[in-house]
Amino acid sequence: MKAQLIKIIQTALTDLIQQEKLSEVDLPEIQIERTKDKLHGDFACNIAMMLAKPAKMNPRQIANLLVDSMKDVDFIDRIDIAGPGFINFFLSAKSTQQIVKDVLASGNTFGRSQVGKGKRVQVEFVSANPTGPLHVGHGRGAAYGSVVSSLLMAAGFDVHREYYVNDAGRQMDILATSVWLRYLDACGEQFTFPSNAYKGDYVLDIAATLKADKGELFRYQASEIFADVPLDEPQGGDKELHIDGLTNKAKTLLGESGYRQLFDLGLNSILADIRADLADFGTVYDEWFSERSLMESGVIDQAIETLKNSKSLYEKDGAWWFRSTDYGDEKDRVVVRDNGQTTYFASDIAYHLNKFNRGFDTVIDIWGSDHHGYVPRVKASLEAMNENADRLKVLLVQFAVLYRGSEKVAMSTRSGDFVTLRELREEVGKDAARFFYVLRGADQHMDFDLELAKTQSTDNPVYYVQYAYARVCSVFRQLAERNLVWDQVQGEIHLTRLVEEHEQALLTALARYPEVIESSALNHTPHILAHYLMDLSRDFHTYYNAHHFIIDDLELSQARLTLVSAVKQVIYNGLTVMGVSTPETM
RNA sequence: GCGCCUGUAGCUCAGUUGGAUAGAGUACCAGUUUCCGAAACUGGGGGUCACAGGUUCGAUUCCUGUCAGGCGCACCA
Repeated sequence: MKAQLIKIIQTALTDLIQQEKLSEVDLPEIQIERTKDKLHGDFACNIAMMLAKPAKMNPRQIANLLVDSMKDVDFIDRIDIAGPGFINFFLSAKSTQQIVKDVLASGNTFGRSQVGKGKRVQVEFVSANPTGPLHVGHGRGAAYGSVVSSLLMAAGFDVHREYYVNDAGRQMDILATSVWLRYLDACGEQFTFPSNAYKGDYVLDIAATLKADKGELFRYQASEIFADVPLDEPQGGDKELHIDGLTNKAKTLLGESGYRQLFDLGLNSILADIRADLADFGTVYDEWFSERSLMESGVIDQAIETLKNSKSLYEKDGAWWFRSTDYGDEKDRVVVRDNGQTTYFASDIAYHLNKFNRGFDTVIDIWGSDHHGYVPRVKASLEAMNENADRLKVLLVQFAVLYRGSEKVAMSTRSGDFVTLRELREEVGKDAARFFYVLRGADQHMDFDLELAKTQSTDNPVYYVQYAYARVCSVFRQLAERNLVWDQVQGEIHLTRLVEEHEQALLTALARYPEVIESSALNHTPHILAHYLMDLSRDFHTYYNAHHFIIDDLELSQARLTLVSAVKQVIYNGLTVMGVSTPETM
């Protein structure tokens, strides 16, 4: 519709210039927008105001000329000029009613767009370290990432959803060590649990599994293990050196294969838990990409070689540094430590190079806002390897600050004091949790009150939308009980009977859906879809209270049932994109 | 100190990329069910869009500065 209006204005403009009624100027982009107020018609255009200065004419005068030279088209009833020079278009009843037929004809595919056709997009999100269960902080990234992915699919993109598994590195060593120590404790060894180890209950569960599987195979005497390990912090030592010392002990005492078994047990049980958790949350992935596989395939070394060849690395204090300052970063970054080990940053360079080499047109990373300082250096590394860094889009999600009532909730995976995503889901349900997370813009700080989400879950807007859907279903159940049927053909013929204000509001709301999907997808703003669904539901509830659908006037009744069916379809399509269920009864 | 994000109704937040009289939910007050589900609807009060300048036909939106809050500034991941 917008495109057609733009075309009409464009031809009117060029006609005027040819007739020399308007001086020849650089034509700005023609903008058509939906009006906020019904009095201003359905669509408005501000072109006259934009042309006023370059053409040196009064904007209302320009608007008059434009409207006069526009040709009559059947889908427009009337064109007004208002205010400082807005051109307001009033659509004909026939064209607004057409949307109902479009919705029903397209069904589940209504609203899908082709803007992304032929373009491959990779979306990487959550990617939490597998050192513990997901907590509510990860929930926002999971909900946001999966809805952004669904939106991009609805917009025609070929989407690849990926989780980057940090299955290498020190944090995982600490987890393995934590499991081992809990296992030793279960075997009856006496010692003080390190302050820096993972303390969550899930570690105890994994340790119990280990004991059940291996018996006392991995048991060593505490006195032997702790003998020459640096002291822990409470004993006046260093907690980092203490835990690292214990990890080294685990490696030497258990041997490579024993340690690997321990390590993998921890990794796999937690990863399995995360996968199941995300699946239950309605978040699915196309690929789980292992950091370890990256190391073993030699991609990291390759990336480092590439950087060395482009003279982007230099050696200082025994380490290799990347010249990220050349690309606007605040300081240079280490990629190979003086002990020869590559840094996490080196892995990330290689991972992004790998992503680019897989041929995606766009690579989207969804990160917590605490990683924002990381963006410049990753982009810098890509540029240094002669890649177009614009292909990488990093979307930052602000933290949800947890409250229990008015009290802030402290969260630490290490201490085990956190609210898991699973707990949240069990309390408020998948649908409410997803909707709640996605209701706010990603760059908006969010206050997440657990009490509110848990105890007042019926106040959650998701029920408002689901109820609208259930109500439509209920209408059709009622219809069947009265031995009546919905006749879509008759309904479509009599759509002209839909003249009530509430019906007009619903018709324009339905017509907006494809625009909402497209702009939500391209701008990565799922909250626009969430708000749209609430608006549409409100329009429906209002209509429902004002008018009856099952009435003696059969023509009007069929027309209304047809309209309401279209509403049901659009709510269904929208909630499906959001990964929220559509119960027929509640 | 530097960088990123934010500041809109009592509270939680929208505001369609610069448009017309700034909107929802919630809370509060007052109403609506012999009739398709009251998890709904109708009405009401509630605002210096943090503050000060600038850009222009026009600013909550863009620019600069100030104030306030969150986060980040490792040879950790």
